[in-house]
Amino acid sequence: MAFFYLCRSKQKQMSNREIRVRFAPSPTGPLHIGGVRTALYNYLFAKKNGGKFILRIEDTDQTRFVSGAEEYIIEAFGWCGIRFDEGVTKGGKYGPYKQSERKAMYSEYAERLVASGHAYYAFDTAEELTTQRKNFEAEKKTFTYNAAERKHLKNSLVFSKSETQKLLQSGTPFVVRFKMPEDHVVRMHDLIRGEVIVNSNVLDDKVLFKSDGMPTYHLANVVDDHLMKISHVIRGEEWLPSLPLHVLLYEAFGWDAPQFAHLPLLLKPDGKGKLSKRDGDRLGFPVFPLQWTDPKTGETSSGYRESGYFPDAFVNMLALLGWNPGDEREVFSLEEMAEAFSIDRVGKSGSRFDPEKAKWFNHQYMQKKSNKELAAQFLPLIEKEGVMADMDYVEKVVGLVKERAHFVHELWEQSGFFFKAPASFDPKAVKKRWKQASYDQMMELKELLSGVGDFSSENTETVVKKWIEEKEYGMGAVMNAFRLLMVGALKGPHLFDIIALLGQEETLRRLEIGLFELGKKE
RNA sequence: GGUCCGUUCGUCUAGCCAGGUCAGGACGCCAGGUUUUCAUCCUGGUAACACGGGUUCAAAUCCCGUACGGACUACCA
Repeated sequence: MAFFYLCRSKQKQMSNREIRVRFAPSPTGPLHIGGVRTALYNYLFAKKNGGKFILRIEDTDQTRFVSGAEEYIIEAFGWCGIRFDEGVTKGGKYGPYKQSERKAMYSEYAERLVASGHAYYAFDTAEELTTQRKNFEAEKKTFTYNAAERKHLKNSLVFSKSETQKLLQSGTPFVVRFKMPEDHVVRMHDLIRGEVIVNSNVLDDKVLFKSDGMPTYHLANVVDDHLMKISHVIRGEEWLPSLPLHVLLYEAFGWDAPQFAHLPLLLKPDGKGKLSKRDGDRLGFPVFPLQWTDPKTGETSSGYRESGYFPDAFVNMLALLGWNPGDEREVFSLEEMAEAFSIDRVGKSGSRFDPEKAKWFNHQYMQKKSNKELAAQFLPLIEKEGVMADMDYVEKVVGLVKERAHFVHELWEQSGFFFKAPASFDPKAVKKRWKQASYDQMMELKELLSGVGDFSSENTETVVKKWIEEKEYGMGAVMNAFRLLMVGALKGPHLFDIIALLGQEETLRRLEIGLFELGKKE
């Protein structure tokens, strides 16, 4: 009965509360694909449930600030097509959305916790604590600022009220620490992992408010999520160990906690550990959505955008790393994914990224794109090769060759011969296909094609094949030699489609050039 | 070391919560087919329940243990 009631009340609470989720990166560098995926799941969850998706910048650590990082993050989401409903640059009624701009309010919340006995002032310096840790380590023990140790340290729990007041008023640097309750069983519910239970004795008195006047992540995150009315916190698994602290903080404030979901990590493909920013390019594929140049070292890491991935293919691939729709669909748009998304179809274990599958996705998307769109992206590459091409012509070329390419940048390799007559002939192909009879046959073919009025693919194919049959030439021998003269190699689409596009004049010209270049083989 | 989390083909995964299917799909790889060539494409194949106990008529599925992997263990997020 009690269980039933619990379920019902939870249901009710869920349906009444507006769904609001946030992605809260700290601007310490470029966002890697794991971060993008976390944001994507938040976005999908919000869209699916008709909620709001918020971008909050967590810049409470001024020492780790990296210039350009915030702009990078915003640009990356723009490229991915992930749109925010509220946040930095976007605004909203719960702003400001950058924690450094909210600085003034956090101390009040820290004080509130001290006043209610849930937190206390600590005056130990960083150096003193380091020494403590070393001493403990020497005895093979681990120093923890907890109930057992705090009574031997410098804090308002051991000092008298007046002593504490004096220290505070004299401007002695201090931090505010959470007073972790003793022997308290913390029960938490995670949307992905279910029940997680931990005893508070293994937890420590985390710093909530730093001596530089800024809150730590733990305080800022709880205060802001509450103030911004966040309903679900969907974040990386690396936060799971601090979940008890966060839950206890909500309790201490007397606030309703949001629901939590801790996402499995994206793993390094070469085995060990979670993917990190430092993996840069050493893995042989980008770990960042956009190219990034470190402002300090000048070191550049490649991005998916610059590597030629389509944003929709990239996002699609990423979404399927840890989530699946429950049916066998793999290729779908952001809208379709949002429609299909649900937290309980997110897996529990970490995933390794597969570069081969990423390429396959891009190929799939490439086939779905219109020839016009691809041609527009291809045009600059053609111009780089020194060719001025007509858009209609490029579109037709793209239509013929796109199925054999994974990326737009592979298009030139597949279709260069449509724009430039072969400058050389692949020696292997010449050896294999330019035989004794080839010269005379191509001579005849030239004659034949110069007399054709309708140069459509269908018609030239009929005419040429009929001629080959009548003369009893080998189909393979003639066609390959012909291809060699048109393309310069034994590759490319249907040959009659090629010459139809090239046109009669160019076809004859290439035959002539080829005959001259390769000559008669004795 | 301590705490927590995890473990199905090489990779991404379905199946697990409500035990009973030859453990399904995709990428990759291999073979065959289509093609005048290369690629695409089509067909087929390859390959997995970490291990050990227990519960049960029956376990990938429930329970316990072991191993392995991972995260966390800062006045970083």
